[in-house]
Amino acid sequence: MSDAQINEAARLFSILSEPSRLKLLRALMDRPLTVTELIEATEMKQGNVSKHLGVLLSARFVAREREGNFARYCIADKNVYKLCDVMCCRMEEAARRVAEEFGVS
Amino acid sequence: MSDAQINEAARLFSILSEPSRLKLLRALMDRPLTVTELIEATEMKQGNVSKHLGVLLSARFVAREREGNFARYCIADKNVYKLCDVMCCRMEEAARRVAEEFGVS
DNA sequence: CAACTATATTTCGATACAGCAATATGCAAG
DNA sequence: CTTGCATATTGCTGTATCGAAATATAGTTG
Repeated sequence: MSDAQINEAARLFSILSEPSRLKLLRALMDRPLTVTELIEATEMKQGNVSKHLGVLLSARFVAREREGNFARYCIADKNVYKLCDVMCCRMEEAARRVAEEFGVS
Repeated sequence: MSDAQINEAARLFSILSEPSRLKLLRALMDRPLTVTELIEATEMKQGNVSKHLGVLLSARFVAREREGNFARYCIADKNVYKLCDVMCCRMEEAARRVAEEFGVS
C-alpha cells in the first residue's frame, strides 16, 4: 500500500464525506434521475447539484447520459452501494451499542 | 435514510478522508502499536499523530489501552477493514479500466 | 436567429481543518 | 518531589471547499 494509493483512497473517501453528495447518491440508488429531478428530490440549489454531480462524475461514482436537453445521472460504480452498506451497518452497530449501554445500566 | 443519518455517514467518511489517518489505520492493521511506534511507522509529528488518533478514537474506529507510560492503539471496528477493502477493490478496478483503455486503443 | 429551458461554471464570503510549534498533563524512577 | 519520557492539547496560519448568487453554455423550438 503505497503513499500514492493512500492519498487516492483518502480522496475517494472525501468525495463521500459530504452530506450533499450522499443525498444525491441516495436519490440515484432508487433509479436514474435528471438534474431537475435531483433538485426536487434533494431540495438543493441547481448550481450546487450540478457542481456536486460533477465531482461524483469525475470520480466515476456516477455516469451521465444526455437526453435531449436533459442530463440523466445514474450510479456507475457498484462499490458505492457496498461502501454505503458497510457504513450503514456500522452506524446500526454503534446505535445498538449505545442502546445496550443504556438498557443495562 | 434520514438526513441525520446522512450527516452521520458523511462525518464518518470524512474521518477516513485524511491520508494521515489512513496511514495510521494501515499501520494498525498489522498489529496494535504505541504512539511512539506509530510516529516511526508513519513519519508524522507527535502532536499530529496524537490528534488524529484522538479523532479515530472518538469515532471508535480505534481503541486505546494504557501500558504504563505508553498508549497502545488498535483497530476497534472491523468495518474499517471492510471499508478499506472495498475502496482498494475500487481502485484496482479503476486502474484495470485505465490499463485496458490504453491496451486496446 | 431569437427565446426558452436545462445544465454547467464562476465568484465570493464564511467555515473547517490540516500541520507546525509550543505547552501541558500524566506516569515512573531515583 | 523532581526529573524525564510518552502522550495530549492548544494557538496559529494557510489552504480547501461549501453554499448562494450570478453568469455562461448548450440544446430545442418557433
